[in-house]
Amino acid sequence: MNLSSAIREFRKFAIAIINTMPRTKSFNEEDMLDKAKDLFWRKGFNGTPPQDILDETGLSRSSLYDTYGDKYTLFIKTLQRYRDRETSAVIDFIDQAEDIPQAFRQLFQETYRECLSSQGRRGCFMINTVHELVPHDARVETIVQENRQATEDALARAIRRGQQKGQIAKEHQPRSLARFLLNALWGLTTQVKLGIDKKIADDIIKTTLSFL
Amino acid sequence: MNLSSAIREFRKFAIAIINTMPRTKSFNEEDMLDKAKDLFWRKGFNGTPPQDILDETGLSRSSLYDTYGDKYTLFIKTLQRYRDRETSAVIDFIDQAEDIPQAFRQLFQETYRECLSSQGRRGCFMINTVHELVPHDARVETIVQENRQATEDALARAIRRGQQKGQIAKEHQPRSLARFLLNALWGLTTQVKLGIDKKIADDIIKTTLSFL
DNA sequence: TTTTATTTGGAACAAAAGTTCCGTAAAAAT
DNA sequence: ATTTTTACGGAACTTTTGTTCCAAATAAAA
Repeated sequence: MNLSSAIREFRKFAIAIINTMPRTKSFNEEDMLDKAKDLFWRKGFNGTPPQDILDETGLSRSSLYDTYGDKYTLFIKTLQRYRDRETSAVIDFIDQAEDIPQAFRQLFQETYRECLSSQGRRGCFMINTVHELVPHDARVETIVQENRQATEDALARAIRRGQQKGQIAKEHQPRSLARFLLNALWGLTTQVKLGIDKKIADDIIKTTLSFL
Repeated sequence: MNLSSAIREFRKFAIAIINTMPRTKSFNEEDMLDKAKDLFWRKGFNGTPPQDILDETGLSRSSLYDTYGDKYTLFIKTLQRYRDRETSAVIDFIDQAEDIPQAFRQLFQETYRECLSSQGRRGCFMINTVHELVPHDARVETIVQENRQATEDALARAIRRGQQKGQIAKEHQPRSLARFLLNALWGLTTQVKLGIDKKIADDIIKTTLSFL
């Protein structure tokens, strides 16, 4: 057998494996994941029965279970997707900031907006999830802790840069200020979810950032 | 009918109504309410099926439903009990404080301990409840908002006193500082529930209070 | 157009959750 | 001891939740 016939053989083989001719999914897997994520975000894990997910996505039962596994597996996937999209974007934003105090202001304001979206007062998905499932779910706990740590680290890096540029007082350690800011940010998400006035939120943001 | 016979008649009548002779409850209503409260606190409303409440309290189904109504009604009662006991005590503590910065330090440390009790990392009942049930439950929302407002008010009163005594800088409005502190406190409860180290919690408390 | 792997709609099912109901038990005044 | 009224134990029931299964539909390569 020469080289070219070997190649032909391989092609045939590869096509047989890869290029089957099944019915294709009539929906976009990631789009539906996003819809499920929004549901869980708004109503929590226990607050979202499968039927709601079917209604929201328009999927059939079999498509849902075949594609994503059981409800818990789906939930974990939506959490991971949140991290891969939203959290990553926030961290990139922080890491690319030049004017650090200004970036923090934007960060708080953007957080406010996200928690009070067109989807209704939904808070932060990660923080909602902590309150509903931690400490009884180790898998969820790990995901949120990683998320928290990554955010704290990004904040600390930004503060260090800000201090070097003279934008932020050097009185406190970057790590301490990062934890302080993260704490305030998490408090804010809860208060927004509870429905405080924008004025009060702005007051909190202003006071918090005045200490930098 | 003369007066004394009228009185006799009335006595008979009153006894017939008031002084019945039923079997008495074999449990203390408030004790069981506290047990239910601890369950809901640890596992949330949706995370606590009636069976768990029966197991925890030792009540029979009929006693549970006869005494407290359905699960939702019971939940609301536990929330109200939390407010009437825990929140009230906190507000009294704040109102009686002389050394305001010291009292705030104690407040934060006590909050840390409460969130990380012998019951496990349970966070704050009110804040857990916000995340699980708000904004889909108006009744719960009202209770937590009142709770939040009462706490903010107490903090503002304490800050005003502290400023008058020269214990706290007058740079910020009492109201703004109160909101700032409440926000930090709420952030802390979430982080404790997630399981941050005591060192980190102490760092957050220290940094937060350093700005007063 | 046949073939083939896969998707899809929806019936069906098992378990859990939430509640009601009823016969019996018990407290206490008479 | 009797009476009266409520508490109690637990069976039983309904609804919701979470999941599985299967026949019919379908995309696309050959």
